[in-house]
Amino acid sequence: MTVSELAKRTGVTADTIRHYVRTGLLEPKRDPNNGYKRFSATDEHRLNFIIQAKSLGFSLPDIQTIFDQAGHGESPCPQVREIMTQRMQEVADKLAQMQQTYDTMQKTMKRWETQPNCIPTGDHICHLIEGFSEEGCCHE
Amino acid sequence: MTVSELAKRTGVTADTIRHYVRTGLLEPKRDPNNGYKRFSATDEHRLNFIIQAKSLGFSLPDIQTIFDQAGHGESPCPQVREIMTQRMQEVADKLAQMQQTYDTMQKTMKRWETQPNCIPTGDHICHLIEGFSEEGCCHE
DNA sequence: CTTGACCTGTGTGTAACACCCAGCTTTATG
DNA sequence: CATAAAGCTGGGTGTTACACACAGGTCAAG
Repeated sequence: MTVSELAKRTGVTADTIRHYVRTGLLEPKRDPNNGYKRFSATDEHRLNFIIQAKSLGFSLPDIQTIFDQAGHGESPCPQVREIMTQRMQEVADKLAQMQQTYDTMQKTMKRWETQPNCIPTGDHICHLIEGFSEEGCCHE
Repeated sequence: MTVSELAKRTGVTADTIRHYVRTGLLEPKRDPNNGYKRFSATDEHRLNFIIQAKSLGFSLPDIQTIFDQAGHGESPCPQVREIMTQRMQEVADKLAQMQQTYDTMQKTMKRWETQPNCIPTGDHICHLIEGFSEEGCCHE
């Protein structure tokens, strides 16, 4: 299988696969004639594993860790559980932070509806952003 | 003001300020003796603007665009409104996606509670991740 | 004047790809 | 069979917003 064939079969872009190869997550054989990457069924399985793990919130380094662990013949499951716990906390944190940003954006947009545009002076750049508590604007 | 002084006054790290200087968002004078960055009150004002805008969801390139526009003597407000609309949509999309990831993670963790660890074979890497529909595990 | 603590600029690393582009392959055609 | 058009390839670089590392400069204390 070439890069693009594998891409079609798995639904990811060829660039994504190339990226995984570059970072060592996939290690396809090389065609001696032209240096092209040649993927086996095992490679396809590995790629599907990567896609699955990613959808569960694992990072690529996480997945590499899992591969390393499994390559040693040891069970990666304890690591998997541990990493998942960490990642869940991180996702929860980011989620809360993004939600707050979103709320701020919404409030701000609403306030802006009643505010005119302004012309920059030496003192300020954009009242919409700077003048959170101001009432009027420089340019009526 | 030196980098670290400005950092203390504004609450960001010195590295962050250095980053803004490198990307052209801030353009401090240089001390002729040692090449150190020297920040004026105007620079501090610009930095506070950057911090404010960032908290509203603007990217650094967005902020650069606003500066450029204001530098021309034109009102950056129309751009600001337009960019904010875009960014809000993006944040909303990411938020929904992250929420879904989080839900999946939670469900998965719950299922894992009842599943044992496994030993990797040639066929699979980690049943926890691969065997979404499976009942048992290779290693009882 | 020297020792140590602190500070500086620049170079590089991070996550996860997307984009670019010269050149090789494959396919269609004459 | 030759060739031209179309498609694919690998590797280099760009993206976002910084954090970290490190050699060397600076400053106060002794």
